[in-house]
Amino acid sequence: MSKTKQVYLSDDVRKQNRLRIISQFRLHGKKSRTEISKLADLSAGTVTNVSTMLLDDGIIQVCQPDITAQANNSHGRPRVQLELNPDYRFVVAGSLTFNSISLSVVDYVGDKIAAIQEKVSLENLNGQDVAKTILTMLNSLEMKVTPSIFVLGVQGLTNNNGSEILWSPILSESGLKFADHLSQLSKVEVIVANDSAMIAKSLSKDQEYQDGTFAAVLMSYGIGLGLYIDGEPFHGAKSSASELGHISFEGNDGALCRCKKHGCVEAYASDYAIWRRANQLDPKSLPDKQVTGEDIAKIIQEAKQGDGPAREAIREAGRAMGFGLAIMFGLFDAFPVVFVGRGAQALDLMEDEIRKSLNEHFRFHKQLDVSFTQANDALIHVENGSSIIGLEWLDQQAAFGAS
Amino acid sequence: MSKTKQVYLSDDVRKQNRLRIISQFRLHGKKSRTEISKLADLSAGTVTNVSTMLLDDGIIQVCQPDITAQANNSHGRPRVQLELNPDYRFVVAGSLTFNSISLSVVDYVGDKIAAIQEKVSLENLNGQDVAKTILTMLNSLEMKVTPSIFVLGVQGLTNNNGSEILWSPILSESGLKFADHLSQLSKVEVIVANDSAMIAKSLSKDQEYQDGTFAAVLMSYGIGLGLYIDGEPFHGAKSSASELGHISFEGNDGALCRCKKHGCVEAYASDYAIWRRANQLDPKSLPDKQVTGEDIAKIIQEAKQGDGPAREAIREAGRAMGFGLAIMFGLFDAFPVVFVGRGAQALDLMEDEIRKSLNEHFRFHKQLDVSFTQANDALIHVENGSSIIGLEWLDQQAAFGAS
DNA sequence: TCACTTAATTTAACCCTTAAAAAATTACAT
DNA sequence: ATGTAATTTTTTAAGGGTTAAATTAAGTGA
Repeated sequence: MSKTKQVYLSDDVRKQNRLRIISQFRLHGKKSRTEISKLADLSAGTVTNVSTMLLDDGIIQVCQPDITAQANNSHGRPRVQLELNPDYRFVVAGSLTFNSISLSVVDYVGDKIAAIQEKVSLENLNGQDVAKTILTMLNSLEMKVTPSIFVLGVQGLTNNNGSEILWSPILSESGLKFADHLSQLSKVEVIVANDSAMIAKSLSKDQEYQDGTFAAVLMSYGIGLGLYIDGEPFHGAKSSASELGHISFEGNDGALCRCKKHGCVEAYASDYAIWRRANQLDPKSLPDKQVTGEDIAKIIQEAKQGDGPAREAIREAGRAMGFGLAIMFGLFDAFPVVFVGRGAQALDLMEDEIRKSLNEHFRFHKQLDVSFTQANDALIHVENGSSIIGLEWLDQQAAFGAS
Repeated sequence: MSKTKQVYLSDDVRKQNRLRIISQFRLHGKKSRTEISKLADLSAGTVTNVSTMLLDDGIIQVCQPDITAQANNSHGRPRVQLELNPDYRFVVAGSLTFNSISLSVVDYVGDKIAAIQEKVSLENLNGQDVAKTILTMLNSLEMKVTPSIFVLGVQGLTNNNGSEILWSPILSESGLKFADHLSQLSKVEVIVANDSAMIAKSLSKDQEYQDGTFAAVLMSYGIGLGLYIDGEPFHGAKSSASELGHISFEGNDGALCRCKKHGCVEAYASDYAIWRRANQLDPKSLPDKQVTGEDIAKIIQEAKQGDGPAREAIREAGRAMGFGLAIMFGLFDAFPVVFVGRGAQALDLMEDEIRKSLNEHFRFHKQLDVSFTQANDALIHVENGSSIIGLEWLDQQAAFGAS
């Protein structure tokens, strides 16, 4: 009936409880056995048994006695704080954009212990080349540690298990398969993931979005969408993709989109679209230029001065975005939206138009009052989300893989 | 971390295995212990123990020896076929439409043992009245059995746990709360569910849709959408609703929709929209008439004769529907679609337009070749889906509720 | 030093599963 | 008719996991 194998062996129970306990350490950091017992709703005895195994396996370690903790509870046998062992395993979390590769090495508690970033133009490289470039970058860090998993955020469609990229605007046809090559060369698990999905994953750990239902909208070279519904990342039936950007906003005589159709939301709200309109270029042709954060910042400056092409470009972007959100909210219900990326810098200038357009197009006339916020550092969020995925994978291995 | 309580008690293991075994009986009907042991991947001993308990609890029963089964395997101790006890519990599955209430009493194996249908105009009744009407109808059947749960399919938005209707086009404001009244009057659990979601649930058991990803599109008094993604019913963050019907197909100067906006998909593809256009009425006003299946059939007849308003009405419906599907597929990936309801009778006349419009508006120019099929008897599917929900609820109770 | 407090470990009891042995029930050959 | 083989179901014994309770460990404070 259900696809996941049911738990019924006592062996499986033990594995579940290992994961349960590891998850508590991941969630709360340093904790004593007693605290874990309460948090995980397991008896003290079980926690003792499992932690002994986890200590033996090197998954957790005993903390150095902490002054503050000791002073806290005066009477009785003092608690022994345990924590995840940072050196247990390592994740390489990365982000591939159209002109750069960025990699971070993250230890088992989630601390970044090394990072490197390089300008690379991906679109002309094949899969083998991309894989080699990544490994060369990693070697140049001269680290003593061996990573156990790569997680790489990329713009484009990925399949649900993270094994391959189905389509990407920043990779050549032959470059799509770099994950295969990378895992062959490195002998290590490789997961590729949609960049917007990684941003959403990263934000999902923020206090602000703890109720677990929100959208991350990435406004840069295209419009990305990462959804969290009820604490779970949403993905399509077969692939990562939820394509907010290619919803048809204007008819076929609208502005030209990268996808070669006309009138998509992206053709109004992406960086190139905003830049195109602000510079009064032909909306029926695609600009050659790679729009940067500075370009957008300049447009925002101009728009703040008063009406003019720059202001109108941002208004138009807001209208398109509001339309896209209205349709999305119709299918998923309404929820908070976090805007990320270059274009998101213009959120305050855009917000009125977005809301107006959203309310105009949302079903049932019901006035919507969803929260819009803005997050900075899209790239950091992509890497952060990737490292979270990697750590989750390691936790699973730690819980189920061992004896 | 996860919201559902994890399994870790040995007690829970037994409950899980009870459900496992009950589910096999539900799925396959009569089965011997040996067969169940293989199907459920549990040892013969466990199956013996659990079945003994289930027999004691009256959840399953021993079948009358079956000739065919006996002749089957000649040697050895003959298998004893077991089956769900039809009289264990009963479900009332129903459907509420704008002008009728239809109820079926279903036994624990899923057989319909009684049914009643009445013309009732719901829109003027309050919650108490609706509840009373339902109970009166049920009483008039003079059955000896007491139902354990009501599951009722209704057009409109329901919340995810089935406890209330948030919005409905067929109920008055005060009528929305009839589920509360019904459960208070009957002292029995009441679940309200979206009609299209019930249709999808019903279809999900069909062989044809066993891979578990498809959409059911209900074309009648409005456009309903029921989604199955990966074998699981999809629902929004807070409510049932996935509103395919209120996606903006034409701009604000498009045809008038029941939701009072202009240009929605529903304003072109619902029964009243098709009828309005076929009769060359003003697209900016709503027709008073309640369109029936016969009305639609007549339009289809006319359309088959050749070009004219009827033919054009159906074309327009197809275009709007294709547009809606394109947007939905962008957010969810593409998958098979089953059309149900009055309007679905016109599927063969509409299909070309749907596909053309779909391919025109779907992202990435990729040519889509999803399957479109048509299912009849929307109402039967609603009731069937509801009874499935009810039986699933009973199975849970049978597995977890008992000692 | 000794009582008191709290944490962690150990123990004993219990539940569940499985594999293997035993019992039950039938077919078939002699 | 009777014994043997075949097959299903039940019973039994072993093993692993959990929990509550008892015990041990390790401090505080008078």
